[in-house]
Amino acid sequence: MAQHLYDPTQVESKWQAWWQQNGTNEIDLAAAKNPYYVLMMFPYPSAEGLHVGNVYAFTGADIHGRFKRLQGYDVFEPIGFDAFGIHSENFAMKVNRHPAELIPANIANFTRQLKMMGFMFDWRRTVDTTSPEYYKWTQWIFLQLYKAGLVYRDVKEVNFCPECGTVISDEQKNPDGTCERHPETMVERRALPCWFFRITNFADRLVNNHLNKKIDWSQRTVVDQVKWIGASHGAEVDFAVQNAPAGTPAIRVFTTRPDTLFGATFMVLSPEHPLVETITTPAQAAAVKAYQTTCAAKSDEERTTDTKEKTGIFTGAHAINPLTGAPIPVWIADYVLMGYGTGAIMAVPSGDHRDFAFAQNFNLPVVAIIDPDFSAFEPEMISGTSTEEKTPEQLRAEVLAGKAAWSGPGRMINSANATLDLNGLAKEDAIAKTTAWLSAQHLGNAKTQYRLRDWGISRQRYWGPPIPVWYDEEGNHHPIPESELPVQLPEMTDFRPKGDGKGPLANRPDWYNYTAADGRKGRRETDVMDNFLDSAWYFLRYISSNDPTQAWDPALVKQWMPIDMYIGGNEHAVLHLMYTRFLCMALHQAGVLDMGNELADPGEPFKKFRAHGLLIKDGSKMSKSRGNVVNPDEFVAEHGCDTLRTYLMFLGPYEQGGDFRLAQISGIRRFFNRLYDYYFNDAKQVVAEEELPKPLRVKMHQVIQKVTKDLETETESDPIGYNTAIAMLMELLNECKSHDVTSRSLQEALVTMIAPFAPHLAEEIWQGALGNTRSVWSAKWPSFDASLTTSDTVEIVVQINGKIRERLVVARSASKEELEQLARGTAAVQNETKNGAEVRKVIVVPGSLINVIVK
RNA sequence: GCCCGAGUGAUGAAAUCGGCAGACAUACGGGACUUAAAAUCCCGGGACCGUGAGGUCGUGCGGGUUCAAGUCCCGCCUCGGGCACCA
Repeated sequence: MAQHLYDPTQVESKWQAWWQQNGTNEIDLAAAKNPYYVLMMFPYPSAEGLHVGNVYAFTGADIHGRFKRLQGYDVFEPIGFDAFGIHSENFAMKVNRHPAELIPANIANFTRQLKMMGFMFDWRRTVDTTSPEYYKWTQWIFLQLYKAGLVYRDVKEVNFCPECGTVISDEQKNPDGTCERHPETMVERRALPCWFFRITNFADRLVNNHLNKKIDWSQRTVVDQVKWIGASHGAEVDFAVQNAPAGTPAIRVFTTRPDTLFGATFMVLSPEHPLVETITTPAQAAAVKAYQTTCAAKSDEERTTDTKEKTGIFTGAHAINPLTGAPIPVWIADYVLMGYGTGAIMAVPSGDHRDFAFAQNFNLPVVAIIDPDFSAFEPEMISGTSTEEKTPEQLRAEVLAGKAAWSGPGRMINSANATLDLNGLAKEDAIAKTTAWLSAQHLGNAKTQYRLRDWGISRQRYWGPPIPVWYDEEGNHHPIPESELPVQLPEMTDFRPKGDGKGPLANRPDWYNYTAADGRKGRRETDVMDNFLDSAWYFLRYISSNDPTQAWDPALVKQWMPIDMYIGGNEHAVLHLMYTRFLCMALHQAGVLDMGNELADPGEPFKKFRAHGLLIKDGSKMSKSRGNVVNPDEFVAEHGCDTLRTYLMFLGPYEQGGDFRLAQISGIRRFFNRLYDYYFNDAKQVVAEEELPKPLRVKMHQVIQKVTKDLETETESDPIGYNTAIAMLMELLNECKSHDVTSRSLQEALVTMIAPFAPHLAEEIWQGALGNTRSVWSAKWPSFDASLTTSDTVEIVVQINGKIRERLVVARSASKEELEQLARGTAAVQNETKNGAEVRKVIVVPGSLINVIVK
């Protein structure tokens, strides 16, 4: 008899055609009773095509979606293309073509590859962010935020990358001061007029929803976001300037340690602080000016290296310490940044190592305000002195004498005035008491300060949606009416940035000259929007991708949002994922987005997010610059996409990534050959499940239990175990092949569990070998009988003093006493006691082991 | 410097609560089938000692807790990632 052989190419093309014909992956959103929305980060359609890193990410998400579908959910799993942005624009310039003609070809190639991989996408609902039908609504979103007061225009010092020829955000700048896209180019500071989104308005929700577990996200992503937002709790305090010109405002500082205010012996302002010019005395003016000039030439990174010698200059002015009434000198120094807090600090040299170092350098007074408590001493609590060979008493004396700074715990001293007495208090009580006092005296108030800054969305480039704003002849800005959207991007042949801080659209008077409906004349905004705005709402558009009348259908959004599962790379933790959360909160506040999100914050778009690991090749991340990018086409041609998908998931834990080595792919291929052979060639006698040999039936239910658990993602600490699920399926197949009988339930359970990994092969078996007439995608995920996941007998290890001496097969139900008697009766234990040893203790762990302690 | 991961056979890795370390694969060795090779199937497969039964050691390093430690605690080392005068 001729053997059927597994031919992946034939199987895959057959079922892809069948699925398309039967609309298997298409979903009627409105009719769905049990909606489950699976999202993956849509790709940028590069000219090189899809690489296996993309495939790795999408496969993990697709398996999740297919698993949920088999569990009975109506799963929506869309895909689209993120094709605006500097990346496409730069590539187009490099090859001397227009992005508008390159993108469709790239999208066509990506589409071919994505279809080849057999993902469960509903291809009727794709989006392309560069199509006017899409960016019309990106512009509409800008206008909604504009109306809601969440957009403002400001001239600010911005990050400007000379190579990009445009503004970039803090997030898009590398820690070493270079540009994320151009690691060889240092980012400059430039003052440019820019449009900003008020993301900082939402800082508390963005951070607290994580801390309060309102959303279930991968821990590392949460850590990255929380750190990036950087909430510090403290107080704002006003310091009046002594002998200042009339009308000079007080200097406001932010501090996390208002309790140490009695020890504030000087102040430091950022060199860019607006009050510097007003308060600087004539005698100091020249020196201050010179210092400001040196600072302006330095990058933030040069200014803020902790190891650097402290520099600064005295302004000649004094401010009044609001608690002591004493005048304290006001200095400026580069390490105080205008962009954080209020751009001014109070300095407490006895309690802060930076302030102490500064005071040492410039001979400023130090007043001890904390009597150190050494009971939980850590070396970093003290600075300004050496701890070598000193007793706590000696160190304490140095702190009290102002010869060292103490930032550890202790009791307040020297901290009282006529109406406020902190002496003897510990830190927390002193903070509360001081803050309350300041508030009552109108000298300050409690305040939470965030590191997060507003999102500058202006790009002086071509390949993006024009910002829908126009300026009248007085320079006032006005929104473009919604009825005029989209503001179409004009066709241009030369769209190179000139480096003058203006976008290419500024060279097109025919485009930017604007006449409003009421006849007023003006000019359009010539900057375009940041590419991250395009990708901050694409999942809303998937829902209504073919609706020309609105950005999204409110009823469908309420039905489908928030996203049930978002899977993507952690590299977007502080970029895309932060902007997206903000945008949904902003749109909710603006009254145009209601996700019916009752459990979490009503503005949160993603209930769950899981960060997948990185696919490594030759010891480093796959990237074009390293030249180690692998294209999936050849592997699919040789082994089929089912094998590639399953191989990628078998590499290691999905959330930790893996090393792409081809050695093991043959293992998966062999597994599938054996699986195919089992169903098509290996005629087992089919019996009722109850008549299966006990070990086979037990194995079946154990594997169902384990695989279900490995694919579930109940909580963040419940890892995705695709690799171990595959191993269990291999074990089950091995067990199946070693018996002469099988059952229908077993045959269906095994193939159903394989289906999320190898959908085409599963369909071939489901319909071809098992004779079902409906798709495997209408099957039900198998359930397990908990009473069958354990066998009646169990092997127990008998240890003597922790060393394995014997193995016993006993009834699982055996009691502790019975087990102990059995253990005492074994030859090993008998031999020990015969030689005069005495049994001191017996530890019995039912179902596992017995440890006999003898002496 | 700080924070977060990780370190287990030749290799990728596995191991709910502390309870038999190495599941499942890959490479490799042996055998069957074959004229031969491939494919397939069977057996072996942490290291060392031993003819064997068996024994000793073994999860980056050094300590500790425990009847019992890959797992918990303390102190380090290496690699990967993130952050860095944030008041």
